[in-house]
Amino acid sequence: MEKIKQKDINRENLLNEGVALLMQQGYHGTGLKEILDAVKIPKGSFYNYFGSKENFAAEIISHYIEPYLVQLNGYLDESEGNALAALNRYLQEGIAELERTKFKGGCLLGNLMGEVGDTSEICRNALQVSLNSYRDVWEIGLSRAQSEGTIRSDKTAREMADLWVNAWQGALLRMKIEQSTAPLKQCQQALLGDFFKA
Amino acid sequence: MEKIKQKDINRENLLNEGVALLMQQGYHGTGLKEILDAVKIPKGSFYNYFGSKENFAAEIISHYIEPYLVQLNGYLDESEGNALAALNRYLQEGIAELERTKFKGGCLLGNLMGEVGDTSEICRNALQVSLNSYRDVWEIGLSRAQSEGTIRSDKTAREMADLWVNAWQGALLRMKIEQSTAPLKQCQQALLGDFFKA
DNA sequence: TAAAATAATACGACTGGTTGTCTCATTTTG
DNA sequence: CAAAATGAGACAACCAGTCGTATTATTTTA
Repeated sequence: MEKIKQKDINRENLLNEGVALLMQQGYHGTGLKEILDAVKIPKGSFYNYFGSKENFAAEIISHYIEPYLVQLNGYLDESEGNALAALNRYLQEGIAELERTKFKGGCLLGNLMGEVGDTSEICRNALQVSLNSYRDVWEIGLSRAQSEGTIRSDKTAREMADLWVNAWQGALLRMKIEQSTAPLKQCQQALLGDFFKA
Repeated sequence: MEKIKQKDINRENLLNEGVALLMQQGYHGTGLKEILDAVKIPKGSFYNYFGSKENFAAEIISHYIEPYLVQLNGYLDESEGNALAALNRYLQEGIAELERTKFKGGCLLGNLMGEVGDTSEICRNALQVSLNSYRDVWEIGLSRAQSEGTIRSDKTAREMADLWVNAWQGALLRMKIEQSTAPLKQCQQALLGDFFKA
């Protein structure tokens, strides 16, 4: 039985459109109707798939982060022997993409942490899980770079990964209001190119 | 003529309540009525004071950051000879306050950068100005610490101030979803206590 | 200075539109 | 046939913003 269910297609479409719209307009700034119209799915179906807008948002959060985890893991797996180079390549690719989309949106996690991080328990949880798993991948990458001698070892990889994620989130916010990827490049250079260097 | 106009009192009350509510619920998550009811001011008056919700939000942003600038400048002025200690004391006070308020809200600038940073031009501008002036005060403090020999001088104070502001914004977001000031303390220790040290 | 004219502010009911949620008859599916 | 999925619409609550009128200040005139 390898039948592709329409329900799953619809769910996927809704999640994709949800990611795109929530990223640009935020949770409260995006109405369900807007998403529903975009993928041509009636409200009744929506409430059959997801129980509420809040649950939907929580699923969107997990759906959003997954490709980033896959991509970063991919870069790390490919480049044997130079994890630091893989991290930098991953960032370069991300920055290029943000320039292509004219800095719109930024990071959905960062935006939603600020907007609903302390009003929706469900979303808070999803955000926590997603952000931690993203941090974990960075920790692995930095740890590998440490054993390769390109990253300093007097600080734990975990500490640096946390600092990195924080600074990157801040840089993404500043990118949005400065309409420029300069904050991102500066952040990358300051940490990966300087402070974290062996 | 030192008459205190009711209009100015009302404006001030609206801005204060606006800061409090926007910080917790965000821009789209907070209705004007909610603010108006809290300070008992009718709709018509509001639109007489501010032209729109968007303009109001932009004024809220400037109104929000001012006390922080004053406070940090105050700490820097007082502690002659040890700017780094002043920065740390300022942070300690801020962290204590956030613990008192149970991590609610975080930083209004960070939250609004994410939510309306690329949808409202007026707010984007206000955010940019406010964040830059905050960064500037940090630059002054770090620069003073450099000449006092407590902060490394192989990086510019401006670079470190930018990195600091970014990392701090990220740490505030993570505080919200982890419901703990641990990310803040970790951030303070990692940068002021380690990477920035002379 | 007193009266009249003008301007500024205060007010809240109201508008048109949108929100998230839910109901229910119909269709599809196992 | 029974259960699940679908789709269109109903619903009350809420939204930002408007408008005509009432009140208060300020300025002009005599």
